Formats: sequence, C-alpha cells, structure tokens
Amino acid sequence: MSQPRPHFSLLSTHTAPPKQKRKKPLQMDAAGICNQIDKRKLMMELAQGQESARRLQALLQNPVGEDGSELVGQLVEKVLRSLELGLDLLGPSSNQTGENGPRSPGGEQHQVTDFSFEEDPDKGDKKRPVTRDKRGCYKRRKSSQTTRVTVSSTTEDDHAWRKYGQKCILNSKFPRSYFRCTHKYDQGCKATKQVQMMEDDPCKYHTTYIGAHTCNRHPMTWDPPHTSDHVNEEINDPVEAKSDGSTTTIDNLSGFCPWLLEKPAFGLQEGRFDQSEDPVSMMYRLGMKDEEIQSEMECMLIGNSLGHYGFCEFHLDESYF
DNA sequence: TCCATTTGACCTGT
DNA sequence: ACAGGTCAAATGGA
Repeated sequence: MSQPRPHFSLLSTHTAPPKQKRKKPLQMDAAGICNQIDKRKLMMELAQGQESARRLQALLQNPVGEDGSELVGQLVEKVLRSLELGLDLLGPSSNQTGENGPRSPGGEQHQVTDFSFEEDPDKGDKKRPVTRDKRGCYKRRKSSQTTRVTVSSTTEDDHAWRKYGQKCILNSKFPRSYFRCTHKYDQGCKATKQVQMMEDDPCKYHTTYIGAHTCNRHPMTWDPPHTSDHVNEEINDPVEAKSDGSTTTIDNLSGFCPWLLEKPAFGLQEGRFDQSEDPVSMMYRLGMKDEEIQSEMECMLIGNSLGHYGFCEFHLDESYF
C-alpha cells in the first residue's frame, strides 16, 4: 500500500507564547525508591514479563493448533503476574492498577504512555488512545535515547510519518518539525523524527531519527532512509554506542554485551546462554555488581526483543520469588 | 466524512 | 525561568 505523502510546510511558524503556568506537581524520587528495592528480582520479573509478551505476540501472529503449545491465556497470566510482582517490588503504593491509573502525589491524574483503547461506536473499529484533556502531558524521552542524524535533500524516507508539532528553535532561522511513526497507536511504534531546514543550505534538511521502528512496516529493524546523503551518524544510546566510536545498527548486535561474551563460565556461544542456569544468578555468582548486572540485563532484553538472542528461556523455580 | 496538518497549551528537563 | 518536546482541539483538503 502506498503511503500518502502529505505536503506539509516546514516554514510556517509555530510560536506558542507562554501563558499562565500551572503549579508544578511534586516529583517522586524514583531513584530513591529503586535503590531500596530488590533490583535482581525486579529485573527478572520484567524479563519474564517481556518474554511472555513476546511469545504471546508470536502466538497471535502465528496461531497454532491444539498440539500442546502454550495457550494464550497462560501467557497473558504470566505477563500479568510478572508485571504485578514487578510493581509489588517497587512498593505497594505503586501497584495501583485499574480505573484510577497512575497519579501524581498531588492526586492529579496523569496520562502516561497508555495504549488502552476506547471504541467509538460511530467509527467502526477505529481505535484511538483513551484521551483526557491533558494537553502537553507526556513523559519526555531520555536524552540517551537512540538517535541518528542525517542530512538529506528530502524529508521523505521509507516510513510513514505523521507530523505532530512544530516549534521555533532559539537561534535557528527555520522551525523544527516533529514527526511520529504513523503506527504509534495501532502498533505502539515509538519511532520519531525531527526535521529542520539547514540554515546554510535551505535545500537540505537536517533530520534526527529517535528510536527504532517496531512497527510491522519494518519489524524490529533500524531502517534509516536510503535516499539521504548521510553526513553524520550518532548513536547516543549507551547500549548501542561502541567504544571505538564506530556506528552500529540494531541489526548488528554482535558488539553488544562484550563483558558477558567474554565470560567463558557463562557458556555463551553465538550469543546464547547455557540455559541450565538463569543469567542473573550466574552474574551474581561471578561477582558482578548490581550496576553491571543491570547493564547486561538491559543488553539482553534489547537483544532478545530484537530476536537476536534465544536465551530468555529462564528456568526459574518458585524459590526465586 | 475522514484524516493529516496546524497551532496553542502545557509539560519536562536543565 | 526557559527552551524544547508533546498533546489535542481546530482546521482544511480530498
């Protein structure tokens, strides 16, 4: 299906003069809370939950017969259990699922990343996120998010984007346009890009791609525009950054987790774990520190979520919890 | 009518 | 306090 190529203007200005500001709500000290919880258990719960969700996704995409394969209901139960236990580890107050949703300490309801949907009977199966009148309420991406910068004579690439904002940037002649993946809501794809005309060459566009596409258009791949002239690439995500300064793509994960791959005791071959022992236990047994384990778990989660590792068959017994 | 863009509002991070 | 990022109502084109 060919994507519509809307003609949008990168030149119209978007100036939002500051109006009366609301009182800033009190901020939770998340780091302080995290320091007190059992990181090891939390990481394992989240890893379990992610793996179950992944299996569920595969099951939904390729439904299998009644030959003894895992049932959807069981997987859903696993995901929910992992999330519940993970939230419990963060503290009883954090596990407030249900109608109320997350709340700030001041009691004000905040819209967080929320992929629950409401059906509009007048619009058939058209689904939109449940929206509240919370304009501008969002969770800002971490600055360490994976980014890639390109310069191109066109703003177009192989993906379908939807413009969601434009801002005048200080000391910049041209406004910056903000795009998100068209599949943000139907597939939860978090890829965004920012496009700005270059001051020294208005025929070219400076484009910053943030986050990788996870939509089906290019499943699990980082797919930079083929039509652009790459003059610079940078990867800010610490997981992806290489020490030698070379760039990498999410398709090329062989450079990940060097510490882990160097540990012969892990029984790692071609990025696979010896499944006889769960990785976190191994890392603790080998004397890794919490921060190191956390870092490696992040690597593994990313690798696994991209289908490059097959080690997430953690064999945990109940005593783990 | 549907859907993408525009743009004011309002949030977060520094 | 401010710059920049995101939301969502308003708008407009097909």
